[in-house]
Amino acid sequence: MKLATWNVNSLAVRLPQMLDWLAVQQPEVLVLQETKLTDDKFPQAEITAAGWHSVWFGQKTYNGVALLSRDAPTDVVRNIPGFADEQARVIAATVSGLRVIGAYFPNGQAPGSDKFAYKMAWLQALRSWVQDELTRHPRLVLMGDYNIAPEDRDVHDPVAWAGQIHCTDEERAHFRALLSLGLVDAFRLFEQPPRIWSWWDYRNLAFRKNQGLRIDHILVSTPLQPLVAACTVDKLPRKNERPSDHAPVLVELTG
DNA sequence: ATGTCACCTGGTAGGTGA
Repeated sequence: MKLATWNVNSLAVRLPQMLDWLAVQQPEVLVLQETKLTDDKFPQAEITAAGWHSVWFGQKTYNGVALLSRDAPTDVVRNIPGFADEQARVIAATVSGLRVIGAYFPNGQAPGSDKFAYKMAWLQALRSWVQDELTRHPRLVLMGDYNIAPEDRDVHDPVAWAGQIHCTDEERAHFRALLSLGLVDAFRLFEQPPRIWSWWDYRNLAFRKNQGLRIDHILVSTPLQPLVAACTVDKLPRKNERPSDHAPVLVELTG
């Protein structure tokens, strides 16, 4: 079965291409970030008509997440329990025998900023909660827009990006701390071609020049690791006429 | 190349966030 994550940068704008993409890829689960929709505006009817269940958690203008699935989701959780947050960034559910967490990690803006401090606090809260979730759900997938490039090989120009947002030591330490809970980066389980990114800035012809970052990730718990058959970035939707700045990332699980 | 996009407010441009 296929699981996927995609920062759509406004589901209102991207709904037609998301439905096209669902029809082609037929994932068991798709988590979305930056839906930018209040809950009353979520396009449940269209998604249901296409054949997917959906649960969602949004707000006006910013953030917003959703989880689409072929099978009905249960035990839905919105945001990080115990972490008071006005921003809609997390949706989790049990589906097809997996605990799936979809997350839109804070951007952080710039090291030293208030938004960076919020990102650090959010990451700490996420880590504690995921650690807890793993005790209840050994078969767990944590995927979404992490807004962290884990290593220099995930950055088109590591020199220019050194110490910049997405690439700071603090963010990368948090990423490694998530791995240390018993998660593995599905993308790095395989030999990959160089210069694979999941995000390209809209500016500066970045996509045409393939100047991007790998900041969208799928982490699977160690019991799932033997089932991971592939992990890829699908660049095709980034070539659409009105693309999101992110491409979807997919993982294929056997069994 | 300061090269974009989406959304808001408050209007038909400017600010914010990414």
